[in-house]
Amino acid sequence: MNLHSPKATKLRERLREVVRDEILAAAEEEFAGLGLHKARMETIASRAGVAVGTLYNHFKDRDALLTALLDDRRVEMFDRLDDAMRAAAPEGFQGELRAFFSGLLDHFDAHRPFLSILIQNESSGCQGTVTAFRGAPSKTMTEVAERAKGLVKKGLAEKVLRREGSELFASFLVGIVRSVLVYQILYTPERDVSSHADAMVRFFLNGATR
Amino acid sequence: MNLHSPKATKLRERLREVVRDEILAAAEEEFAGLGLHKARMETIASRAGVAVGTLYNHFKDRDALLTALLDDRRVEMFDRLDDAMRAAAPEGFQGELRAFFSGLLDHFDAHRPFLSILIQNESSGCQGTVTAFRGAPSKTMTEVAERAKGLVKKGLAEKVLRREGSELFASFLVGIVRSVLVYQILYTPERDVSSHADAMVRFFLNGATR
Amino acid sequence: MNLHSPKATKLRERLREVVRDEILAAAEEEFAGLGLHKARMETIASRAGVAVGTLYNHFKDRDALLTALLDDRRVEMFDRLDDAMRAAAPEGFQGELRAFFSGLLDHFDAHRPFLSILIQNESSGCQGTVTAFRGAPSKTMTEVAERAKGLVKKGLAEKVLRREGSELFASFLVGIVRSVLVYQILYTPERDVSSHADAMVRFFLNGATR
Amino acid sequence: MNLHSPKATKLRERLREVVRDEILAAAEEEFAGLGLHKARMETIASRAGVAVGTLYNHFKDRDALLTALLDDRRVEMFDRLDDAMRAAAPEGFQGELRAFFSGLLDHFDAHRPFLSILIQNESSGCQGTVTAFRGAPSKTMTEVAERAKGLVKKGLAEKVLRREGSELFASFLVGIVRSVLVYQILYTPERDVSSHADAMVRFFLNGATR
DNA sequence: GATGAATGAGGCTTCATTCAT
DNA sequence: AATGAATGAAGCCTCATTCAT
Repeated sequence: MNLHSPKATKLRERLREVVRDEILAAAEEEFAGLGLHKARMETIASRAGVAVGTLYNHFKDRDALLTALLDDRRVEMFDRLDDAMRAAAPEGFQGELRAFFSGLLDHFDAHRPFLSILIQNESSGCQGTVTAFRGAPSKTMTEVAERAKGLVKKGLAEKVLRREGSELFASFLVGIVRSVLVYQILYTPERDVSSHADAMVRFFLNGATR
Repeated sequence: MNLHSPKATKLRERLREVVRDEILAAAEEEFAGLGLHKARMETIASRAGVAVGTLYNHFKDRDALLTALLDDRRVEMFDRLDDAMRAAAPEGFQGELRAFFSGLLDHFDAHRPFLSILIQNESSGCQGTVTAFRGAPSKTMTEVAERAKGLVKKGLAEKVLRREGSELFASFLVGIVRSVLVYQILYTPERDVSSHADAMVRFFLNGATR
Repeated sequence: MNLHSPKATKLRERLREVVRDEILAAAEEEFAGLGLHKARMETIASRAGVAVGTLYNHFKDRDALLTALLDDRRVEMFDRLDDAMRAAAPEGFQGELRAFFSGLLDHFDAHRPFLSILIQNESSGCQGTVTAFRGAPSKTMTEVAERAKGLVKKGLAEKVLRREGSELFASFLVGIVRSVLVYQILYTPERDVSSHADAMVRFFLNGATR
Repeated sequence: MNLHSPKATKLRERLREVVRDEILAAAEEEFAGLGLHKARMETIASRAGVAVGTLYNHFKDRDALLTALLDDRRVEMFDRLDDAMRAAAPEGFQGELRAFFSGLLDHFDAHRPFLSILIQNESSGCQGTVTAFRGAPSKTMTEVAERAKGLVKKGLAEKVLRREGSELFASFLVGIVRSVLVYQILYTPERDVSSHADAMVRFFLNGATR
């Protein structure tokens, strides 16, 4: 077989992709299980069934691997979340708000390892050279915050939300989601997270109206 | 001079305490500045103006130092917070709620390094053997959650809060505080944090009433 | 070249073995030269011509390295000693006794560094958690004692040795060997140790007969 | 009271002596219990009920403390041993030999911690800068060897011992004692050690006669 | 003399990264 | 491209010794 044919090239690319995904999955387990700091490259490699060197054939360094993992998962998450919110848009603000809450809760409940990594990474800037708290928040949190801001803007435009004190509403949205996620994980590991969405909608709407 | 006299012993204890406090202060800067992981014992020592060995005369190891720091600051914080809430108790639930919000905001605004450490440590289980996300939340967060639960209980007893969906109210309280703290730190580093307290009270009360 | 082929794997194993042996040899020099305590990992590494980290790729820690060294040399020694004693068995008790003495003397004379380590380790329990004198004697000494017991048993069975006081004979055998070894090393570093074997046989046989 | 009077001076000297003895006793326990290397100055101090600094008021450094301990115990031991041998001298070589064996066995059985230290120190040169095996044997062992040589000389003079092979006899004496001591300690911790003396005398005499 | 906190050189171990095969 | 042994900088911790009180 000609290893330089377009077909063979594609095959190779696909194989490369398979290895990459395997590594990312292994890294997800490891980072979530041991923490951002204690996670070891060698363990990730053996979880993925490859040699350490292979990790470096796919990712520049430890940091690039973590970043790629977070990016990969983040893109997937927002693709779904945005779809859900778009689908709920016709129902108006309240529908979109509910889609926001239940979208996040569902996703994180289904991807706890990712959530675990995210929370560690949230504002610790543990990526690469640690920059402590001042460090930029993770892209995922930033994007969540953006959606929250968008929602609030829409709520204000629709006059569902009051103007006074509204500069904190986006923060409240994020805080509410985060707290329920943590509550859920710590105290009711079994329950379906999305069941809380209605309570959250009610609380936020009451809080931010009138 | 006789160093066996009770007086001399007390003097020694006081000197010891001074060094200990100096170390804790240095550790606070270092952990907050470089992050839980990158913080180095040697740097802490030199920040404190002592030799490395001295750190180990006061704390068993790196981990014990971090734990002592967190414990120390936490105790101080809750002493003040509880005083403030107790003082506000006569004003009823709303007063106590306001004391809760502004107490936390004030303290954390005044002790950003501590907050920084706390947030990194919140659920990363970096204390001792890392236990990742499943790891118990930090004592500080646990105690905050306890106050929140107490408040909700009181609010329910006073019939200021509604019963339906109230199992999430404590989480909401925590989430609201946290989100404002983060908001504050990221976007308005100058402003006096407590100025937000009233907005938070209003939001929560509206959200959790009726 | 394909390093996954069985051939390449074997090659790797062989290379690994070479490095391991080099490290053990370096450790032997170092432990013998500086003593069990003063021996430094870094020096062992540089004697072996590898980096420190490499020591830890082959042995869990300093202690495991020392243990592996002792085990390795011990196995080699007893393989030879047992061969020699087996070969001498047809000559009866006296022949085997002579093989025992000269086997030990020869080996230790040829491997003074090992002997040096052994004597330091004999009952200092320096292996792992130090257990001081009560600590088990080293495996090597235990195995020497076993051979001694076997010999005495055989001598009794052949009625070459008397029964009275025979419970100490095995100890005497060990003591005699040890004392000659020390004597040899301290006072006649040049002389061929095995030349003493006949004197030892005569002394022991006279002592333990009639 | 005049603190400079001869009386007061003597009192002070006596007090000093008491502290010194206490320290030596503590050091004996510690060195025997943890081993020559793991023994710590601070533990010795607290065992002795004094502060670390006090150790250094009495002994130049760790090494001087160990040396003083060994010297102290050694002098005591040889005083007794020499008395016993002198007392047995009239009984001729055999009597003196028995006194040698039982003197050593008795003393070491009564002072196992000292024995423990001695055996570790025997030829490891662990004192001060370690000199490994080539290191001089401990003074105690040297003195034991001297008595052994003296005995052999006397036995030869009395024609109780044969000349042939006699250059090893002194070593044998030492080896026999050592092995019985070890045997005793490892296997029969209860039994009175001196009970073996007769068996040793018989063995040695048979071995070294004719 | 006694005290015990401070000192800091020294040694072990870890683990991200490299590179020859 | 995969492999995995080698590398070595970096950091934690120990403990004999000092010295101000």
